[in-house]
Amino acid sequence: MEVRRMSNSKVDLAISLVQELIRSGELRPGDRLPVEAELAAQLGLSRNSLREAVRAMQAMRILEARQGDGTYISDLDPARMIETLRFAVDVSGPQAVIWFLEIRRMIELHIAGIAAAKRSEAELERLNACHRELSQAASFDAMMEADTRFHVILAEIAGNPILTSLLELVSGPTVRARVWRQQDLAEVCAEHAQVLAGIAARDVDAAKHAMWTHISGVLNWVVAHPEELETPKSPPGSSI
Amino acid sequence: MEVRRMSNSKVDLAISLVQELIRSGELRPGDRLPVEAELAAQLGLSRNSLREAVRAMQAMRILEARQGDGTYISDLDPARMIETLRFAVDVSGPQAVIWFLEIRRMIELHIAGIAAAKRSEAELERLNACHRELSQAASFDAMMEADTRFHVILAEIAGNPILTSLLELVSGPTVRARVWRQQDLAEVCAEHAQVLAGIAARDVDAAKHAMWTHISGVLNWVVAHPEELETPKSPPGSSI
DNA sequence: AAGGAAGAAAACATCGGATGATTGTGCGCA
DNA sequence: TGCGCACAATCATCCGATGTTTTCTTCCTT
Repeated sequence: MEVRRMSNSKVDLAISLVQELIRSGELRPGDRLPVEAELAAQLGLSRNSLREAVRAMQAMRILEARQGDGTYISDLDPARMIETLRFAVDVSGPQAVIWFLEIRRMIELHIAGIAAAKRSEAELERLNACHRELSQAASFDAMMEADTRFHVILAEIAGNPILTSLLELVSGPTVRARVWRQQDLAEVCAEHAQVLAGIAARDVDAAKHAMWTHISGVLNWVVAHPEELETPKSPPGSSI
Repeated sequence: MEVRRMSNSKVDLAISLVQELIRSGELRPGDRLPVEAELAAQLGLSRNSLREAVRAMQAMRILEARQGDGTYISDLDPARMIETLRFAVDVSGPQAVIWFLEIRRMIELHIAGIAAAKRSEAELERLNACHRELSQAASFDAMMEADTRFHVILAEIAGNPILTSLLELVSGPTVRARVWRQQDLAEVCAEHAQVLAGIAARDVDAAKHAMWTHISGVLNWVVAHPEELETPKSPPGSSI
């Protein structure tokens, strides 16, 4: 499919102008923009076209529009902006899922290593408490929730919110694969225990190795079963 | 700043409906949507509101609208969709820059390790050729270009296009920091040579260690000089 | 004096209708 | 067969209006 060059439309120009004002520091997080009619006049386009520009920037989490109040610059938090990629991940095909899983594995090894090197006693206790909840999970859903929480705690210990957000993003396909794979509780617990042991012992290599094993299980399963990820949901009522 | 819940507007609903049709597989990359007036009627909103929805999805690289032709589902390539985060990275403050650099370092170590483990002779030769160009760079710009290309080649050897895209994304702040830092050619060459040696010798640890050194230089500089990244550009003509 | 309710004002959300600009297709001619 | 032109299709933009939601102001009650 040939990619066409984006036109120099008035709406795109308005988007660029607002973005440039943010880049230059003239507009800052939390600032309120002029009302639509005025902003449109200042940027040189109609109010409807301005609304298209604003809507695009809302989609990118740059602006927030509140009816009855006004339009504001968002907090421009990269971790939140990453969430806009959720759809991209959700619709990725089997090969992309594998790529996302590889990225996930890279991140998980990294944070396991950091946790092993730098964790506090309180942080270790949080992991242990989570591990206890995992071992007592009474359903697949509860197991998946405790599993996810374990990984989120690890990411928080690493202390990079953008990385935490990125991990959550790339974990989407993992959750889908695991629903299909139906790994049992005893196996998940054993894998987490190995990661925990490495972290408790401040053994970076052991923690990383255990995490590699934990994530590679589902990655290898996906590589072997790509068609399982192709199952479409039933279409909604309004078809085109 | 308090985050307000996104309203259930007609435009947001239309966005969700189209996304759901894509998720379900009823709409696929390259498919052409009905003309605006018809699509608006089918989704139950006015044409202007539909255009807002389409514009938002264009911003997210989900749709492509061509005047005189029609509106199409894009190729939904995650690597391309990641580019929409460019703005988020560009406007990130000093702390976020540090987080992005940490992520960059994580990725660079990962790909250096993969390159050392799996490179072909042809791929090693590509890296060597790039290194020769770096050593002969006649300006700072030429040096930065060759440096960037070295990293891109590494990412390509790793064979994960999404990771390549992600690396390019998080490399933005690095380029800004390096323009300020003004590292000299001899030093960059020496650091690349160490990475290359590890890769040539298929020594994963050596390659990773050398890459850690290479990236940590700029990361540590940024940590020590956060104010250098706060310099705003001069504002454009149209101020608000 | 403080809190709640009601109404007005502010501002976005949506609609309908029209014209302008661009792209693709089909036809005619060299 | 290739190129140019005209036309149709469709997005891009604008204008004007009404609807809906949020915030602010005023008044009343405790």
